[in-house]
Amino acid sequence: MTSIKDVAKAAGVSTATVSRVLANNAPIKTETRKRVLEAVAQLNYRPNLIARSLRAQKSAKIGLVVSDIRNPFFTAIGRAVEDASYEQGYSVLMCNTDENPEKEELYLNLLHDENAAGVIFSPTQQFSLASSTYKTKMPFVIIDRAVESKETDMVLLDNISAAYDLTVHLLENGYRKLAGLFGDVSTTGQERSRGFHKALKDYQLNPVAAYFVSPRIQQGYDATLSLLNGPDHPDAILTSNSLLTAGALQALRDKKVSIPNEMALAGFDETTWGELVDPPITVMAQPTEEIGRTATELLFQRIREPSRSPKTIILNGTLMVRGSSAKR
Amino acid sequence: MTSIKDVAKAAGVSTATVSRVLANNAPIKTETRKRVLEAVAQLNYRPNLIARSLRAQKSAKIGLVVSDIRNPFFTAIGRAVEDASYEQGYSVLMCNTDENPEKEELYLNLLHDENAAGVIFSPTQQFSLASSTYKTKMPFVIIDRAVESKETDMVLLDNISAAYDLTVHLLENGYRKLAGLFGDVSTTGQERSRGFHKALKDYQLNPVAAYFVSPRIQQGYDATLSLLNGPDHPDAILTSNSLLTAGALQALRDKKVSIPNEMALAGFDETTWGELVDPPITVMAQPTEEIGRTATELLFQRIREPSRSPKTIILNGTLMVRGSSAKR
DNA sequence: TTGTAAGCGTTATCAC
DNA sequence: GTGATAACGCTTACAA
Repeated sequence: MTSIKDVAKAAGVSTATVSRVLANNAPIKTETRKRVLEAVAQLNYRPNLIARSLRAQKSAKIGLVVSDIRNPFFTAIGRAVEDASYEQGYSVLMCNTDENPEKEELYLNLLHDENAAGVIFSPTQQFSLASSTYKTKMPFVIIDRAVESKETDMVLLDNISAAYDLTVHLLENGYRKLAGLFGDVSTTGQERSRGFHKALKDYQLNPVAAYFVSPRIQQGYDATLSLLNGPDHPDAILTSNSLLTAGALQALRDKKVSIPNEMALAGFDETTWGELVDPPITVMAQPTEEIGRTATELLFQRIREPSRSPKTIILNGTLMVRGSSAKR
Repeated sequence: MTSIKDVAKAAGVSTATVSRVLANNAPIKTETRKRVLEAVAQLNYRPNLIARSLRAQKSAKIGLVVSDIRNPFFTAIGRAVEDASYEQGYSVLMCNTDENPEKEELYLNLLHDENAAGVIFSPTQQFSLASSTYKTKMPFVIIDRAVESKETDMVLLDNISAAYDLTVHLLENGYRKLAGLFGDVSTTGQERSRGFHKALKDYQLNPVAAYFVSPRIQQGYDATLSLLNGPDHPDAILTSNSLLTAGALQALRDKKVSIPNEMALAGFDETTWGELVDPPITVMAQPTEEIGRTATELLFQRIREPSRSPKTIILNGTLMVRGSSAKR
């Protein structure tokens, strides 16, 4: 591997001079610069980033810590984070926690040990800012799931309003017996449930059911089946993420429940397929691209200025009204 | 930051001893080991991986270089790669090339400069093994898209057979006027087109059309519209990835073309929504989990034994017959 | 069984 | 303007 020493030798200068030419941060005689650059080109020299990181005590890497990149919501965010990082010359380490606090801890430690410049982080419910890892002062930006602290940057959705609006939409369209399926592993599910209940209360109604389940397709399916078999049959189901929506839809299809006639369906998160199914699904779309990009920008701000006061950015969802919740 | 020196001082030993205790690769007096481990625990010491990488001239990171992690095929592979890497104590750098050779080059260089242990790589068509980056001898495993070389490990689908089988399925079910939509950016699309044509030839038929388009939803949509508007109306469309399938489906829905009565639809890649749409879509499912895991294992093999002779592993697709290609 | 010290490839400091 | 050199934190000959 060709190192800065080889370049220095080839150009007949010291390594310091090569470094300065490349960093372009000191006056260099034009003639010298030329010789150095020629040697660099000649030898196809590329600085070793590991050595640079060791010396500088920081690296151009950020961690993306989420539960599962296969959740389309996180896929989209991940891509946006990667794009924004790429533009800044940073690269992204992908870390899936599976909602497992041990994996989470392990990854945060890893990122710390790798001298990561920062972390974009959707924490498990068990995560606590008081944990030892956090004390290391790696820059964090929390996304999707609020944590109790005003000491850290966050990019969140206004979950209560979003769920409220989605619920009101169902109510305005004539549905009265609403059931909600919420993720049980994050604050997000709880907040959306709050919005759901608030809307029902404003309409002086009670929910038929509000289930907290593991936010996966299978659980959406199972929960929907149990709603269908239960005594109090809802006329609309609201789900708090796209995996639950997919499960619910599958169950309704299997049980030949007609949508929206017998049962409306509306959920969080836009997907490729939301418009492709019949009827297309009404969703509260989250601005995933914006979340990812904003979080990354916030992170870079903090990396540059560690002491700037923390910001929480609250973004709004967009209601995409489609056939699955048509007026009855 | 607490370093090995601090631990050494606290334990009253040299840094070498601390290193040995932690690496567990040399005889250490029990008493000494105990003192060292206590100091480690006391100080909450964690070895700096950057320094370790610099010293060892390699890192526990691998690159995942694909066109776009949002393609569900790559999302699934990415997750499998991450899982397999995690088990080996490696972490994964996510690199999206957008089929752009410049981004690809840049990322390969970055991985090189980061001393990445290896790369799992779905190359653009322009990529050439002769390129300078490859000469650096970073371990590669090529996935999804064959390259001309028997010098590198690959994990591929038997695209020709898979496309052949999918086409035969349509033919066996009574469809005769077949159109194919294939990705134009990779060898994959070409191979699938070959299988498509081969099957038609075996049935002594000609395709109605075979389009090569950018493998994205919009292009699937546009191509399908032009098929519908064209003179020779197909009775079945075969697509070479799930984005094209989604676009085609959207177009058929918009034009109120009944599936499968007026037009069958079948494509590559399983998705969340394949079963949710009505009718559900017949697909040639790729074993994404297995591709990702196999590629990662192959990569680790090569990292351990750089000189072992290259392997190409060809996996088979699984035909999932569903309503969109029902017998006519 | 343990310590000393060299060296991985950079860059910043201090001389000149 | 440029060159020596120390230092970043770790591991591994080589010595003892």
